Amino acid sequence: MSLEDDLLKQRLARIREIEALGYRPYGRRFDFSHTIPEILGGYGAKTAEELTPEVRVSVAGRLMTLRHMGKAGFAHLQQNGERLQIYVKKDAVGERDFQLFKLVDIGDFIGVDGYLFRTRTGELSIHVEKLEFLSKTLLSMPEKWHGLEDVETRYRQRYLDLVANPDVRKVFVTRARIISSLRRQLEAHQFIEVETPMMQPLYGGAAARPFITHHNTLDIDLYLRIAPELYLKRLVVGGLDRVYEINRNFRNEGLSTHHNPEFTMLEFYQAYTDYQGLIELSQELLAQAARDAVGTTEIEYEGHKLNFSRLERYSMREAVVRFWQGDGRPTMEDVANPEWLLRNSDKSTAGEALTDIFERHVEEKLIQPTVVYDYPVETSPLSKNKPDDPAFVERFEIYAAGMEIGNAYTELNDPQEQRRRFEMQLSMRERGDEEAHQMDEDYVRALAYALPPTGGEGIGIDRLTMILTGCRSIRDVILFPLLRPEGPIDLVRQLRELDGV
RNA sequence: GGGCCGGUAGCUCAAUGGUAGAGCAUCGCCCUUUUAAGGCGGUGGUUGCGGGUUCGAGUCCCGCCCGGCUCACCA
Repeated sequence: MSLEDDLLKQRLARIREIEALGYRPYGRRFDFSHTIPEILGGYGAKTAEELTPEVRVSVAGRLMTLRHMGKAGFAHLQQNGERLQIYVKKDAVGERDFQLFKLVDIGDFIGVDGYLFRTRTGELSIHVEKLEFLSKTLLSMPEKWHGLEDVETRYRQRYLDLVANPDVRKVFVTRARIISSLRRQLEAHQFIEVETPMMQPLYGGAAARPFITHHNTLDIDLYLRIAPELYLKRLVVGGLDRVYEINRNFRNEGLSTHHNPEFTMLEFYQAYTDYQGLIELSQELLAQAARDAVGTTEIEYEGHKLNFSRLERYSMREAVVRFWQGDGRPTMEDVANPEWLLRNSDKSTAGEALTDIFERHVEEKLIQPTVVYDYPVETSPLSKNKPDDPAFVERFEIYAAGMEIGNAYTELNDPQEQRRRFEMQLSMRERGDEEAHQMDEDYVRALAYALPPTGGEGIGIDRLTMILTGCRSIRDVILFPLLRPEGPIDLVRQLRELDGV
């Protein structure tokens, strides 16, 4: 018999003992008077004298440590990531509750009533007078001082990671703060939140390979969206002048420390502005999100101090010249010269070559939060041309810590030009570019009803969260990152065999 | 997909090619202010899976599975 079987058997037997004492092994509602963080916040600094007269509390949580000492014992309850010690003495709780205390395991949920006191060693604790059993754990918790280290188990069983590693919990609390800060700010700017299709008959708004699914009743294939962009701009056509959406995009591409197949994107569109207006708004949004999430705009990330109070700004050509490392550093004349560009890239047009060179030589060097603007038209099929240079578009991306975290442009609102851009993309597709944009005639039709001058932007929530929480891998900011399915777990068989034993 | 690294008890980790171990957890006994509680005594292993080499494999070789990092692709 394996240990696991043995443990399960012991725990299941214990459930019957708990029932025999008259408690529910899987309890019901428990009306606590305080959360554990509230008690630590409110009384954590109080001396023993200040805890008289008695402060009565009623608290629930998961047992994380257990120290039996004959006719008394100590334990720590954990709730919302924080721990509070309880002291259970036979004289104080009575025979029946003390029998229950002898049956609890690390990992069980219990509720206690009692009063606050300080132990001989000074730790704020609850002197328990009544115990309630709330829920039984059948499996043993991770080890008490190393926590859960195995990366694979941490991702597959995130609930254990969250219980055992308080810092992991903090990352996801910070993530929630970032999102709520962005929502609050956009609402304050009169943006309204909308939801657009995740399942789309045509995919667009980015360059990526899609996931394909099928609707049975309509008998049609649909794509999981790679971006919400084209739907959001249809809404601006319809008079929703300021819209945003925070939701998942799906891209059927590689996994890495910076890529998960489903990831969260904020996209927002503002009528009557352009990319310059969006740079100002971006700077404001990011600085305030940093302040709201971590209390400062000075962010330590992998040994660098990032300053989110402002965005550095370079045109793509300037960025290539300025951040080029090593030999062959070009001049501004070089990066404007198609011959030089095509010599330094295997791409077939000057614009694609410039983007290619930028991505290979510059992107990872952009550590400080930086805006790179003025992109070649070839790689930007939905952006508006620069009026003085139609080979470039009014587009920028935001980089920080060597990662792209945002992408924005003045939206192309001329349907005739949009049709030409789509046709240019189709010819790229015919030359083998699988990620070139599809023709979306309904979108052209929407533009034909007139899209006002508009600026639009996307911000990658996962990557922004990585930077603001100091995480090196995107998997550390996504609760359940995509992994290959694991092998047999074999718990159901064990439970079945032990059922009623 | 390529390269590198890893997978040993529930958890965290050891183990020159020579009897698979420790701490925590778990079980029994003792203990009414402990806190990595303590004391005494136990249980627990298909060393990821499958082959091979060898008198003998956790260890060496081959294949596969899972994961991490990295390169490529991408945001």
